[in-house]
Amino acid sequence: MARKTATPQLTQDHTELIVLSVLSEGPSYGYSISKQIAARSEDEFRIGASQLYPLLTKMEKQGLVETDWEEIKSKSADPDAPGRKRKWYRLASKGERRLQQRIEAHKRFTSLINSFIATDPAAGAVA
Amino acid sequence: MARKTATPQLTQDHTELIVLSVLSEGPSYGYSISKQIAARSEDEFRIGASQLYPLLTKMEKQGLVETDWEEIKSKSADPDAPGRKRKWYRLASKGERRLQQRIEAHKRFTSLINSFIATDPAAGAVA
DNA sequence: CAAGATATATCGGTTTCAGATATATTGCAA
DNA sequence: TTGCAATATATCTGAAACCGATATATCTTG
Repeated sequence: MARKTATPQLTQDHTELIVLSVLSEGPSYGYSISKQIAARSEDEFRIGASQLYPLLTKMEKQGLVETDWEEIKSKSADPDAPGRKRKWYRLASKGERRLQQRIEAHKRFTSLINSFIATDPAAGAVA
Repeated sequence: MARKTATPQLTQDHTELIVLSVLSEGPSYGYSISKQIAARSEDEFRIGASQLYPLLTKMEKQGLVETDWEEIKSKSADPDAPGRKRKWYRLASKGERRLQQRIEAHKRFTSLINSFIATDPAAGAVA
């Protein structure tokens, strides 16, 4: 059960980039987004509920995403019971633009970091 | 006086990586390190004194760097005057190992982020 | 001789982080 | 059939990080 955080922590900017990327593939909802990120990163990126939900709310307020509530009907229980709710997020056009900005910023960021470590004789270039 | 933070902020981990990279090219001191980073990143990475000095102190305590004080002699003033002090930092072997770790972590980090944005149809790969 | 650059360092208000907590439903296995 | 894990959203809160401002002092240049 090794818990080494070898990979640097995610800043909110990076988290936003990843969330926008996930949503660019189609609408999703909070819990699924966090599971997708964990699964696709082999558990190296973990976005907890306390980071994800405030971020999604912020993104909604900024108009990057649009939302819909889904009422999940219970299969076995009373069909008139309230049931669980699921909040779907889909990328707004403003969010698509933001995603492109974040990708560009990430490219600059990476190439700048690379320019520093590239001068280190023992460092291989980051492919 | 545009102050757009186009590039994501630096986490302390990333700052440490950059500082270690600079020191891997040879000993330096705080003020010079911050100037080098700004110059080599075309001012996109700015490590202020309030981030750099505490980080250098921490790195020293962790044995990543070793230090020496230099007494800078004034050209014009009294040769017995105290003069300005300059604290030189040089990479310790522990720091070299840490640098390699940070580089590896950065590579993993970058390739993970790339794996997310690569699935975005509009995203070019980060070279 | 004043202003700006060099040089190190801390203070303190704001923001961010992430584990814990809260609440409720659903599915499954003992 | 009951209880636990998983699903699902959301906030609270103590700790850590961030970064502009401040402090102090020297050196250089016009």
